[in-house]
Amino acid sequence: MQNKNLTRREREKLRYRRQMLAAALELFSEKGYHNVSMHEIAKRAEFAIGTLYKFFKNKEHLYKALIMEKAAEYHHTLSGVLSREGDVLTILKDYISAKAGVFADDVATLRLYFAETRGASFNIKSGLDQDIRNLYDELIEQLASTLKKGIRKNMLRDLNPYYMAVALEGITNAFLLCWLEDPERHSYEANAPVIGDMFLKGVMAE
Amino acid sequence: MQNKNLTRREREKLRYRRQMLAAALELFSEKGYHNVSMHEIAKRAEFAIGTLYKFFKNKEHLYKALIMEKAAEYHHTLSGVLSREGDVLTILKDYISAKAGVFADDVATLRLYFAETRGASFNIKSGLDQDIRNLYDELIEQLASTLKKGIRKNMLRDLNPYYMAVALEGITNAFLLCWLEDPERHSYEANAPVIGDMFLKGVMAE
Amino acid sequence: MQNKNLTRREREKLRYRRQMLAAALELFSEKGYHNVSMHEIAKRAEFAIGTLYKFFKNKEHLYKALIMEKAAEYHHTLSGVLSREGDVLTILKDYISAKAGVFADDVATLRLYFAETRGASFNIKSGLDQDIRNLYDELIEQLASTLKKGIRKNMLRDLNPYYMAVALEGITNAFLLCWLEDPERHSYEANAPVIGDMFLKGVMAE
Amino acid sequence: MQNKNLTRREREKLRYRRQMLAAALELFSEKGYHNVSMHEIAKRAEFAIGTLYKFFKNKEHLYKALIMEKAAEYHHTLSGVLSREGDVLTILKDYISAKAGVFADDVATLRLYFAETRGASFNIKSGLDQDIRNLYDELIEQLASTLKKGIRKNMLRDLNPYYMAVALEGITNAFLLCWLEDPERHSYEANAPVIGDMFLKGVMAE
DNA sequence: CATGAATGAGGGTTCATTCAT
DNA sequence: AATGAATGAACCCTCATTCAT
Repeated sequence: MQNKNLTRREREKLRYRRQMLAAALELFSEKGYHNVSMHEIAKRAEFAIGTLYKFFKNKEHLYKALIMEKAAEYHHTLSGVLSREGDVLTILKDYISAKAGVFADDVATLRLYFAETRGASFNIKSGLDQDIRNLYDELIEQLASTLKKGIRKNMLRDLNPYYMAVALEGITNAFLLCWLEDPERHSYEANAPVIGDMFLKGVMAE
Repeated sequence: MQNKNLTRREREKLRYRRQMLAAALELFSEKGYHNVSMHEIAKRAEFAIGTLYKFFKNKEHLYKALIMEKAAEYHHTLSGVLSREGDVLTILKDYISAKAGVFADDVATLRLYFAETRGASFNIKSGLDQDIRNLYDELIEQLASTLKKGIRKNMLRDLNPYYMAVALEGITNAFLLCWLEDPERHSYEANAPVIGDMFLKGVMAE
Repeated sequence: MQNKNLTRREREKLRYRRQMLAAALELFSEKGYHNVSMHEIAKRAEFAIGTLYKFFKNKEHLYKALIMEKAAEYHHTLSGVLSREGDVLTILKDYISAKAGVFADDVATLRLYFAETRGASFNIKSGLDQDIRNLYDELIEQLASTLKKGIRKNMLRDLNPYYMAVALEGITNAFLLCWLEDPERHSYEANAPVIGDMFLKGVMAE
Repeated sequence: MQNKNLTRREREKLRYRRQMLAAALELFSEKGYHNVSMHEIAKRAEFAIGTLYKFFKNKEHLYKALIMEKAAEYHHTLSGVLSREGDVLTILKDYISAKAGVFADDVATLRLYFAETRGASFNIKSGLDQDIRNLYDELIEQLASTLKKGIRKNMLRDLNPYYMAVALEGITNAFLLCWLEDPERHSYEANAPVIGDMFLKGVMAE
């Protein structure tokens, strides 16, 4: 889609960029931002260090590009689920499943996602923080507005929808974390129904 | 209390140590482990760098001491609440409130706590990770065993108690995070009842 | 000679390396391993500290490279003299002269050589020690085997050839040391015949 | 002898001083000047660091005191042998034996002695060097003058007596070094006759 | 345009020395 | 007089970044 109307040169550059970001994702996820050097990333991506700097102004920009790209993907997918027409309860269940799917085959991203959304990355240099947070808040708001619809239709209890959204995020993330730590024992996907059940029972109108 | 039976020298050393840890906590919480230098900590604590190293073998040990001390406090308080006699529902509500209290006047610690328990710190050098994780897991198990009691008494639904505990942690942490980001708007304490209500409604037997 | 078949880049690297080693030799010889900092070496060699570390993994490796390179040269030259065909007495006299030649225009190396072979360097960090000692022992053995030949031919007294070698080394080194301390007064080269005479008279068969 | 006419206080101080020097000797000999800290010495000597500094102005002075004290002992003993009346050959043989005796039960000192006389200590800060060297040169001169007497009596060949002394020192030191490195294999004492024989055969008149 | 050699600021840590008790 | 807590200069080394080729 985005590759349309691009010269060969431009397509190649895009491929390079993706390779670099992929290498960076692997390394950051394995060892954390500060334990990865630019040389290491360049080597893993099979480019010269200078080339890496042609694509990304500095380490921070590279990191930010990586995070933002992944966040956009994540946001786009889940946002899609939430904007579907239909029964609120179905949408919520789908949302929970979709969240599983997003990370199912991308543990590396999940790790980074937690580092960022948990505020644990301690403003790798600030500035970055806000942009993701905005994206994340947008999603929460969208979730809240879905829940509000459910309240209006008397399908959900009349609680603060924003806080309900926060609670849902909290539960799903907690389970994702379980899965991240011990994928064998705690399958997020297998537990998605349990999560949905617990949450929905807590917020559904009688 | 703990200062009883100590010589003046020893009491002073304890005070110094606390000052150093306090300075370190502030800085680590503001900027993250890797963005804080030992010189910086020494300066903030108003000691010479050598003195800092007299108290802590190296940066990692300092960090570990800080985390473990705070974790032990946290663990001790919440563990105390969970081991009270009495109605399961009351205990759970108390637990949620207590969790608020623990961090109420210590945002810095909360930030560190998240960095660590979320696994986002990418094992600052391993070793540390496991110790806190153990402490944390212990608490989860204790919470799970409280929930199990509730199930046995038919006060709670017959769901996997470990996952119920995970869910509760997820919700409470999500709210703490809200508060951390914008303490004015989202008071965790004020919302503790909402949290409890949502969670309990989701897990209570009819 | 060794620069054949090398790219310009490679030849330059070799030149850089030599400059660094030369600077290090000067400094180590003047002040000793522990009184020379890597910054000092870098400065004297007119490179940035980082560049120094590109060429040598750390201070110890730099030192070891320096010592081993010089030791190999020294060993190679003297070993060459000892493996010549011909009269044992001539070989020994040549050996004594050659030893003079090796150090004639390289006082710095001589100083380092003594520091190492005299065991006085107190294994700068071990590992190094053994490698030079091995090289040195090899030479002594070769010298001993030359002396053994002399004994077999009844040109030398039937004494333990290893100890004869030790004695010869002791005498020559003592004179080198004299020269090292006061090159004007005690020319090792001028005294080589005296040394040879004294030693040979002591070990020659009648 | 030196303890005569001293107050109890003074005698005690002397004892302290000796303990400190003994600890320092052990450590310096084991690990070398730069790998021993003042704290380590204080600890081994069982004094507070401040007390150590009361007795020795700084690390260098402590080292110098140690070296000079040992050198004086060494010098005194050997000087005694050389100033005996009697046959030159006997004196020389006695000298060689005495040199063995001096170090026989004090390997630590021997190690230090080599570090210093070999110039390998690289002027731990200069200044020190000269004082020992002077003491050492004095001994060489005394040895040379003994040899001169032998020449005058036509017992020794008419060679430069200073260089003969240098040669003798070279041989004996080489054997001491052998012994230092592998005391089992190379007994200096057992080889003293061999050394004497080789040297004397080389310098004796026919 | 890609490359990677060169740079040097800055971080963690040690240890000789001082001085209040 | 003896102590040892406190100090901070200086060391080794890493790594983000630049720029000549």
